Amino acid sequence: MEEIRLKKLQELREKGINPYPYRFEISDFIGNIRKQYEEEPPENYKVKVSGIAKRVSRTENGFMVRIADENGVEILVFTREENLKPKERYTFEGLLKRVEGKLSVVDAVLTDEPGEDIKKIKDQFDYDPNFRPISLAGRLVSMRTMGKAIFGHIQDLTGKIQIYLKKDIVGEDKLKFFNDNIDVGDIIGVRGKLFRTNTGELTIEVEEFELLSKSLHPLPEKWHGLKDVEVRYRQRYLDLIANPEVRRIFMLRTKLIMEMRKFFEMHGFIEVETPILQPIASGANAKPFVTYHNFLETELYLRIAPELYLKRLIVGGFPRVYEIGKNFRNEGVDRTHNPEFTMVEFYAAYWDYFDLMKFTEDMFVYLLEKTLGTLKVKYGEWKLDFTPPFRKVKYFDILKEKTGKDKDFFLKDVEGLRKLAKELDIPDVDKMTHAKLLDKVFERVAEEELIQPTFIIDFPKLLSPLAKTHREDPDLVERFELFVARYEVANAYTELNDPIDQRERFEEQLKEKQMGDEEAMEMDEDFIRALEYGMPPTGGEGIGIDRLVMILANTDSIREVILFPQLKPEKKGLNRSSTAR
RNA sequence: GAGCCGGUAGCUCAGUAGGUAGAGCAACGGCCUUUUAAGCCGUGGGUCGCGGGUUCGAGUCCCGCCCGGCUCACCA
Repeated sequence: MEEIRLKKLQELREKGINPYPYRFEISDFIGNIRKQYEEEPPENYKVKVSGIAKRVSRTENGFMVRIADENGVEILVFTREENLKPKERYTFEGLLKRVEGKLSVVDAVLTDEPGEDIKKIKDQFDYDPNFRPISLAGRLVSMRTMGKAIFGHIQDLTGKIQIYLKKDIVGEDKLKFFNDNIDVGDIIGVRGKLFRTNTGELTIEVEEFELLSKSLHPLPEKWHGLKDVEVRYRQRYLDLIANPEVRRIFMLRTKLIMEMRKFFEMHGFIEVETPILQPIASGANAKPFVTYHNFLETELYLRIAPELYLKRLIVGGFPRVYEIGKNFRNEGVDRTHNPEFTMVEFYAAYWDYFDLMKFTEDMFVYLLEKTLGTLKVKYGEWKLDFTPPFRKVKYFDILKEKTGKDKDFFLKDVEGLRKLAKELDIPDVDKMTHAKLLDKVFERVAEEELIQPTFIIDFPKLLSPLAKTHREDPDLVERFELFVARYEVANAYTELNDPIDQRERFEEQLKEKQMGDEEAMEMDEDFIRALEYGMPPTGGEGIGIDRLVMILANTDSIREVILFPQLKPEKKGLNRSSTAR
């Protein structure tokens, strides 16, 4: 197939046409144009439509029926009704919604009552473009040639629009050129006038067109899209071309990060950048990637967290800072873990963890309203409710409630805890340190409580080497984690700013490390020196952006929210490039 | 790292007992000036993930490997 396209490429060049020209003037993106002529129907807008079924096709959960009234005006109907046949007359009642831009009747059921005029329904929400001149470009994703006319759709990130070429307007030569030389998959630019077809679809009546880039590969199938998960991740560009849902998820991700920046700006935070290559990988419990700098002749680590640098900036007098960026952890890969992942970390001088909780609630409300427009989010089987205040539960209160044992037991009776862990079927308990045991037991017993947005507060000190000792209990620190749908979405504390205490905590970590905990934290002498100059009381927090997007996008795989997730290098077997020699 | 499942045409998928590898879409050649999963007539297209074995004969059975998905372990 590629050979045929390469031949076409050759033919174009022989005709003196550059298949890869330099620029094209567009008047707007496709989606923006459509928005100008298409209004969203209100919620729960009920309609009855009646007409001849022109086509009945099966969808994932039911059928899609195209019906047309006496004047040929068409509307799509999504229904679960069985045994519908083409050419039969039906009347459906259902809700008017836009599905991929087209007005459609969804959740439709058959009815005996008379239908309304389809054109009248559509005219309320689809406006007449009055042959407005326009210039658009995009990838040709479908084509229907009809002898002396051609229909097709071009697509960009923002949407899809129909193009219509007819002999009377573009002329016989141009029409033939389109037929012979333009393929589905090519990127083209068109100039013409906007109108609506008999069936009511917004369409460009093309006067002139240009090939903007020749495609040498056929596109994935138009109806089923690209399903092969491996190809979707390795060739994400194809996934983005073929699957509108995937485009939607990444637009959502972009929007979320954009709004997050706005929110920080609104609250006096400034965005900073700290090193990704670090001589000491500290600030979190994780195994780092190691690399080597030839000129400096030194080993460096890809950061596991920006925390210690951001706090140096607080020492340096920046009162509110945030950084959105990648962290790297050399650990397992699964549906919730990618070796590089995106976090936002932020620090505010003079705040404590209560301020952070309030700020977090406000931020989530803002982000949800800006992205999804609701505080009630469907995630799998769950309905998550982000209406503040979020539930707040003390770490040891949950343990007490679930196990009947109190704080002293968990902090002092290590062997008793080990026994409890065994009873809970936690694997490999014999090798675990005290901190690890506690962490695992908590995870196991608290699981059920962590579906709705919940702050777990007041963590044990031995799990939190960078958090400030609790003002009322020396065994605890002022720390919270925000859980949503069982994912740890945020982790925050009143920052430890006592340099002597901080040194002792690092030393504890070094002991853990010697006892075999590979993920225990590294000592950072310069960080302690910074604290010795004086860091104001500070609240600091990290939010996992990938996980947050997973929740908003209702997906259970992190690879669905990362454009290019990490996979093993492909060896052979997948389709090779056709221009390779 | 362990267990289970998968890899067949460009894409989505069938492939029955081991007997010359199939469909739809896409492609190619025709017809068709408001089509829209367009339609109609015709044609071509395969390293069955890779390598070995059993067999007269392997997409199919056996062994090893590669890649992916899910579950578990580690981690956020």
